[in-house]
Amino acid sequence: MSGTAPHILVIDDEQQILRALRTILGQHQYQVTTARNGEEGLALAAAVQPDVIILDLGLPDMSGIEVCQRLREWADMPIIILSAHDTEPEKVAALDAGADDYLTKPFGVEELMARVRVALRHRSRSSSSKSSLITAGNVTIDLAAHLVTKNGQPVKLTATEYRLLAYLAGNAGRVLTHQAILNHVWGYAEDSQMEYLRVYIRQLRQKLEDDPRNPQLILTESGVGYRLMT
Amino acid sequence: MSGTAPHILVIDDEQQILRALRTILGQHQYQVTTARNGEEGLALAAAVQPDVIILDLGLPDMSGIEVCQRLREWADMPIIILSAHDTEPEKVAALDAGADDYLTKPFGVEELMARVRVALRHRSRSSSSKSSLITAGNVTIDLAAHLVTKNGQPVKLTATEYRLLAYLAGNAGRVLTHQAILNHVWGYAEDSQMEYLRVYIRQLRQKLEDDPRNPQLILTESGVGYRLMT
DNA sequence: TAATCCATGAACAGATCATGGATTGGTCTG
DNA sequence: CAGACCAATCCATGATCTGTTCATGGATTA
Repeated sequence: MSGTAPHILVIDDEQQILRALRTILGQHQYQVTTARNGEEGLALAAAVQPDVIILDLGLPDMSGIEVCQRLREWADMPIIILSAHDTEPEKVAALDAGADDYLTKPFGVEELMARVRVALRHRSRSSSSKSSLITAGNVTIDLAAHLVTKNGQPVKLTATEYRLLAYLAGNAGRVLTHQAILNHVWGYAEDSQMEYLRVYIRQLRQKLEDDPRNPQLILTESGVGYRLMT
Repeated sequence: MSGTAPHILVIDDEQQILRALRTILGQHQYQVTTARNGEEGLALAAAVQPDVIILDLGLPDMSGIEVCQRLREWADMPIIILSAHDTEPEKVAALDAGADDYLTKPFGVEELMARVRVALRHRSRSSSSKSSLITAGNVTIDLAAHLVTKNGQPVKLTATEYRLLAYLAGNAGRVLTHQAILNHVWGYAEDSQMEYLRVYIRQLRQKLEDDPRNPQLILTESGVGYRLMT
């Protein structure tokens, strides 16, 4: 938490705004990722796990409301909506779809920054309760340091492997459905993607289990999903 | 939700707005308390511990910013600011003073209600992380974790076994008819399906009863259905 | 006692899963 | 720029698990 700069994902199709936001946010010491449409936005949200999402309502491929709803199926990071429209029904719809704030263009840059700070405040308040260090068996996962060790030895994980493990660890002891995992790690869930999940579960077991053939850490719940033992 | 209606504290010195908000919030099933100045507002906030505070910036005795700051010394409930001024520096100051949202008068009533809902969402998200546990005999069912334990030992159940047990547990002590169970667990009820029910009841007994031949947990009500003992 | 209703054990088929490896695509490096 | 490297994505195959079904004997009810 204290270590790295907060990461902000901006989903907007207007190059001009995208560049401006990237500059401003960068000046405020934020790490920035940008997406140009809804599909890309959903995938990146899952991939980078940003601390805050800034979402333009007017996207080319799908409505901002829909992006919001699909994010909320699995994600709980704050979402700040930007919109060219100032109508009340649209605001209400966006906020009820899961958005946390709504700014109408043109907006003041400093106001946006203040609202980003509010969002970050929320996030740290709600996530500070759980420690970022998770232990399961002889494996420890330090979410803040982005580091996984087994018996004290660092384990090399790829980005996807880490995201999967982090999600499992964040809900240790609980069964996570295939759907939920796919949404959270890959950003979308289709039946065909189930194969990926199997492959990555296997790789994690290979790297973390004492006896990969007899998993003690990552258990299969047939027909449902997977569970990381506490 | 189940418990009581959310409690909202409105701090404003204009009688007219106060009355209007009281009416509107009441119509939305919120419990409302009102204060006419900053001092009273601070005292009431401590006294009633509201779920959300709506705060007008233009108070007679002290600035809204100051109220905000003094609230934040000990309180963490969401604060929504109302203001007649639309200047950016004022917005930034209020948000950085600890406010969660800022609306400029005149504002749409539905927008305010939507933002109240957002604030309540935040509050419930950060405080609700309890798992719902059901106990029956020496067996406990954790619905959130999708986990069943007997004497503390985890028990492996298939998806169908779990659905059946969860349904029984959700109506513990009550007799559930064959029809009802089939409908709930299999989605439809035909006489031919009764065999499934028998088989699965048996498997649950096998896994959960101390002496499967003498069921103490899952009792047969001949000709009617089954009952899970409390 | 006769007629239902229920419990038991086991067997089969299809769904679900694990595994090893092949292929693709991007990034880094000499 | 070519080649090496690594991660992500696919594919084929065999193992395991689950739902379903059947036959039989015990328990309960009328």
